[in-house]
Amino acid sequence: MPSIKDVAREAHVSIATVSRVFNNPRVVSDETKTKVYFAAEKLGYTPNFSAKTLKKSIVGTMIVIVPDISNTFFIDIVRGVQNYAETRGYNILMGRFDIHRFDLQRYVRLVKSKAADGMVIAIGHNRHFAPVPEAKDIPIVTIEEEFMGNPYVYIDNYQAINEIVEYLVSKKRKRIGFLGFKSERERFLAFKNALMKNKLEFDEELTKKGAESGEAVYTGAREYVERILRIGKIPDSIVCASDVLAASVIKWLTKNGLRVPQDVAVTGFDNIEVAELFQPGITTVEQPRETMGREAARLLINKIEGHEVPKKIAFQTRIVIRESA
Amino acid sequence: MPSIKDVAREAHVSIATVSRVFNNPRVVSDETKTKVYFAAEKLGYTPNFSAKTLKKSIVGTMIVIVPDISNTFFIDIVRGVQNYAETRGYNILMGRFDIHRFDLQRYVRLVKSKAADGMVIAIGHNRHFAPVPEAKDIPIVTIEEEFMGNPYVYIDNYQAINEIVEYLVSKKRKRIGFLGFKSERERFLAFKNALMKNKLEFDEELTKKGAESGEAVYTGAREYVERILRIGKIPDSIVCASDVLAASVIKWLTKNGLRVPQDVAVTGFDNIEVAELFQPGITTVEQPRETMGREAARLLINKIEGHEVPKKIAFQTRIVIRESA
DNA sequence: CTGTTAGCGCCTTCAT
DNA sequence: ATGAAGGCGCTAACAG
Repeated sequence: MPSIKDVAREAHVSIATVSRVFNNPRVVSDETKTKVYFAAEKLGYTPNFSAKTLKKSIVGTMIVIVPDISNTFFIDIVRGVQNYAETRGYNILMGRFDIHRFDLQRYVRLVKSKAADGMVIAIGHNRHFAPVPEAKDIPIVTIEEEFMGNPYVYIDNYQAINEIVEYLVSKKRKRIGFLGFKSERERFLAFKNALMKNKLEFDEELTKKGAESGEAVYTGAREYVERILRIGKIPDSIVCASDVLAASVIKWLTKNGLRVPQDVAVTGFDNIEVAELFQPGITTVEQPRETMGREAARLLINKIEGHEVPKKIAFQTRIVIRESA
Repeated sequence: MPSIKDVAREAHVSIATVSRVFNNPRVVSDETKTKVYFAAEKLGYTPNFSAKTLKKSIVGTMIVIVPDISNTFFIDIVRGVQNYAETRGYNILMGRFDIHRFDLQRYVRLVKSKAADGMVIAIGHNRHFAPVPEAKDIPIVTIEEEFMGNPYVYIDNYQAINEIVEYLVSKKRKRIGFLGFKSERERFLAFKNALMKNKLEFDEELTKKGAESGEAVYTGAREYVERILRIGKIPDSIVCASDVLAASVIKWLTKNGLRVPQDVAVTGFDNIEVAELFQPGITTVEQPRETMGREAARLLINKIEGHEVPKKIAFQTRIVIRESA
C-alpha cells in the first residue's frame, strides 16, 4: 500500500502538501493540487485510517448492540441507526446478537481503546444486565430502557397496551387474558393497569408471563392454551406481548377448535413484517422502529461530538387492525 | 486517556516493557509484570487501537454486508459470521442492509484504508451488482454466489429443489407450479430441471418469477393466484422460492376457497423462524445458515492471514416437512 | 529479562 | 503556497 510519502515523491512535493490536498485543499495551488491528485490516482493511494485517527479524538465508528433477534424489530432499529450514522460519516461496529452471553465489558474496552466512539444498545425485552462501572464515562444511548443514567429512546408501553385494551373493550370484550415473556414485564404491568383503568377484573389464571427463551415461545403458548382449557376458563380475548407469541396462541387455539377472532380475539405487539401473512392477520401495535434507531444514533453522535442531548425521547405507537381482533 | 508512556513512568519501567506485558507477557519477570499491571490498573490504561494497528498489517476487523433483510436468513448468517469471528478476535463492521443503494466502493475503500481487513458479502437473492475493479486485491468471501473469482460458500439449489419436487411427486402431485422472485433465478432453473428429471411437464402459465421488492411479495402472490384462477388451471402443488412467498400464496389460496394442502400443496424455502407458526405449517427447505456464516468467516480470516483457502464450499440442505405439503 | 531507538502514516505548527 | 520537523501511541528489532 502506497503511503503519503510515496505520493509526495511521485508528485515532487512534500508530504505536508499531500496531506493538505486531502484535508484542506483550499490552501494549495491548483497546479500542485492536480499534480498530487494525479500521483495519488496513479499509485492508488488511500489514506490510512489508523494513522489518521491516531491523532484525532474521534474515530467515526459506533458500536450497536442488539439482543438475540427472533423478530425483525431489532433489524429495523439497526437499519435506522445505520441510515443515520451514514449521513454523519460514522461506521457501525456490530455487537453480539446473543445477549445471553452479553459481555458489555468487551465493548467498553473497544471504545476506551478508541476503536469506536460510543455505543447504542437496544436493551429490548432484556432488562437483565447489570451496570458496568467502567462504562461510566463513555457515550452510550439505549433503546427501550434506561441504562446507567444515559439518554434513551423508548415507546410508552402503558399508552400502547391501554389503547389495545380499549380497542378490545370497544369490541365488547371483557375477559381479557395476557401472554408474555418474563422480560416483557413492563407490558404486563401496563396490561394490569389498563384493566384497572377500564374497570375490568384482572384474573391471574388468564395470565402467563413465564416463557423465556426463543425456543419456548411456541410451547409457552401451548401451555397457556392447555391451561385455560383445563380450568375451563376461556377468555374472550388475549393480549400478547409480541406477534410471534400471538401467532403461536392462535395456532394452538385453532387446533383446539376455538375460532379466532369469533371465540377469542388475539392481539400482538411489534407489527413484524409477516404479521399480515398469518391467518387471521394479526391485529397489533406498531412501533416506529427505524425512527427510533435513527434517533438513538443522532443522540449518540451528538453526545460524542460534545453537544447537549435530552435525557430521553418518547415515541408514539399505532394500532394496526387486522383480522385477529 | 493515559498512554503506555504514563504507565511506564508510573511503574518505573520502559515503555517497551509495558508493551511486552500486554503482548508477550511470558518474556517479562513476574515482579515487573505485577508492577505494570498495578500501574495500568491504577491509571485505567487501555491500549490505543489505532496506534496498535498502525504498526501491524492486520487490523482484526471484517466487514459483513447483507442485502435488505425481510427474513431471518441473513440474520443467521451474520450471527454465524460473528460467532466465528469472535473466536479469532475479529470485530464486525456492518455493511449496509439495503443492497439497492449498495456501494461496494465505500467498503473497498474502508479495507484499503485498513479500517478493516476484508469482507464477507451475502449476495443472497441479489445477483445484480457489478464487479468493482478496485476490489480486485482485497480479501472477499461471498455467500450463495460467486463474485469476482473469490471463494464462496453456497447451497446446491438444484439438489434442494429437486428433493422438493421428488417429495411432491412421491405424494402423487403432478401439476407443479412455481413462484419466485426475479432474483431467485437459479431456483427457477433448478425447478425446470427437476421437472425434467421427474418427467413432468413444465407449464409456463403455472409459473411466476416477477416479483422484485420486499413490498411486492404479498401482491405478487395475489397476482399469481388470481391468474391461475382466471385461466382455470389450478396446479396441485406450488413450489415457492421462499417461505414468505409460500405464506402469501397460502393466504390467497385460502381466501379463494382452495384448501392447502388438500387442493394445492405449497412448499417454501429457507425455514424461517416462524415457518411453523403459519397455518398450515410450511413444508420447506432448511439451509445451515449459521454454519454458512461461520464458514464464510473462517475462509475470510484464513485468507486475510495468508493461508490457502478452497475455491468454494457447498452445504447440504434438508427438507422440513410440515402440513402445507 | 529489560531498555533504547527507529519507525508505522499522518497531521500540524513553524518557518520560509 | 510550500517545506521541515516533531509527535500521536505503540511495536519490534537491537543491545546489553
